[in-house]
Amino acid sequence: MKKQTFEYQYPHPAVTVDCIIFGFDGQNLKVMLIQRKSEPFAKKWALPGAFVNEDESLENCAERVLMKESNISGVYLEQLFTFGTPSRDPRERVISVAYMGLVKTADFELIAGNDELQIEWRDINEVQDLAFDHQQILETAIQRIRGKIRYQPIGFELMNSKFTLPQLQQLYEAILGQTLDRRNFRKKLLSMQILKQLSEKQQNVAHKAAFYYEFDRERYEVLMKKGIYLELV
Amino acid sequence: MKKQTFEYQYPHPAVTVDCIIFGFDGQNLKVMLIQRKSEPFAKKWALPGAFVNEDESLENCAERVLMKESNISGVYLEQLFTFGTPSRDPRERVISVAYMGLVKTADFELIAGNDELQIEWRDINEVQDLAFDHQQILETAIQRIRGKIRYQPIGFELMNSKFTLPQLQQLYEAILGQTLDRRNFRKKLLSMQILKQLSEKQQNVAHKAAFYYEFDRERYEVLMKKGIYLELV
DNA sequence: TTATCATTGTGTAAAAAATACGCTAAATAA
DNA sequence: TTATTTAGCGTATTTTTTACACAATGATAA
Repeated sequence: MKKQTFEYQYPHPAVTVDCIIFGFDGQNLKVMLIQRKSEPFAKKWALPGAFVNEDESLENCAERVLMKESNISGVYLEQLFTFGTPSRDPRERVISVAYMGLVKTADFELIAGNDELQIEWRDINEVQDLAFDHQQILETAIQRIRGKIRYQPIGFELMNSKFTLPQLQQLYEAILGQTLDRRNFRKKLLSMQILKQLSEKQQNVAHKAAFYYEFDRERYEVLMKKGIYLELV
Repeated sequence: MKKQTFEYQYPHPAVTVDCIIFGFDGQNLKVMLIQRKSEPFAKKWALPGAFVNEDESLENCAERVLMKESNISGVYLEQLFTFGTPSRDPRERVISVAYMGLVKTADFELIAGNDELQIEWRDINEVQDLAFDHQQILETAIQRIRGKIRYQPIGFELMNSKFTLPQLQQLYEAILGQTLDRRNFRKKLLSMQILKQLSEKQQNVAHKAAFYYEFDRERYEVLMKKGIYLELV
């Protein structure tokens, strides 16, 4: 089989997209990790990623990475940062554009890809010793999500479409790593007017049942168009 | 002369660093633009940039771009965003990592590089019709600096080391595109405790002379270490 | 020499937002 | 029936933001 090669007049780096996919299981904030099958860093845990195809946008590449690991599609994705230290990959010069995604763990089944031994959700506080500079990429992502959740309604991407206020608060506390006052959290979020209360309540809980809410995306769009700056927490 | 080429097993995109260098002249916020000599987009205005060298970090590449345009070095630089739409460059697939820089226009003399017809500072409100997707990159940078100046002391990078409070306010108004209340601006900034008042005053102004101030970087570092969150405006 | 003009610098009252915290209600388990 | 647990509401206090008026200064014009 003939090996095709690609020639350029100047050196070109390889470019990958690595994905930091955060998931929430109702209790803790998780991140999707894969265990590498091949060298370099065989058997080490790493962020899922892929080389960028020639005719594929960076965002499309991130979506392709997600499709590879699960049937995940149509999720919230944003570009995080580009990591380009010359020595970050021992094989050749590889520049990595990192994307951050937010999903509900319950919605998806993880399936290890061809080049992966395992795939799993890991608590963000229990991650260590990742391949390449992925530990640093993860730190950057955690900082970003902590900063962002305060003033953009990205938290809802991590919840089921119906959720109670205490559940939402649990998410905020897991991400921020601090406790919040229950009454003030409720007051502030409701004052934003971006939540719709449903008539439905929790069932089979050994205490007073909480009402379910939905994120009111339309209302949010209206506020954004008016240039209203939200501060959620 | 033999033409050296570089071969890879898979297609590799070219990677550039483009720089959005903001400068302040005491009145308005400016951006550094070059006029292209060669195709594509010959004679069009564009952001200064360069292809990333094989053993050069992205940040180093941004510094090299600046050295090419002036004797500018040691300035504030931060990564902005990576633009990777497959068709953004008509020659080949080019992924551009954009860096944003902040400088004092008065400190530097701009010198057009070999491949440039002209170089100049242009008022950010008067920029149009840039080459490639540089108009979009510029918009992204303006959004970023507007968001950032409110809670990080990056404005001082654009001022002389000694400045008056009204001068600083002029900068904030130029960046934010809105007027601010003089008395509240002063009150808030002084309450941060990151400015040192000097005994020196303005000279030869046809009105009451304002005191000069300096940014107190040490004090700022102390606040940051304590995890104190500043909101400057 | 004095008045004028432009702009700096200070204070305070009112409104709005953030914070702290006590009490009642509801649902299951014992 | 009672105990336990968590949801939900209200209110008082503190802090921050906003709006606004007047005195001070220094070059310049009269």
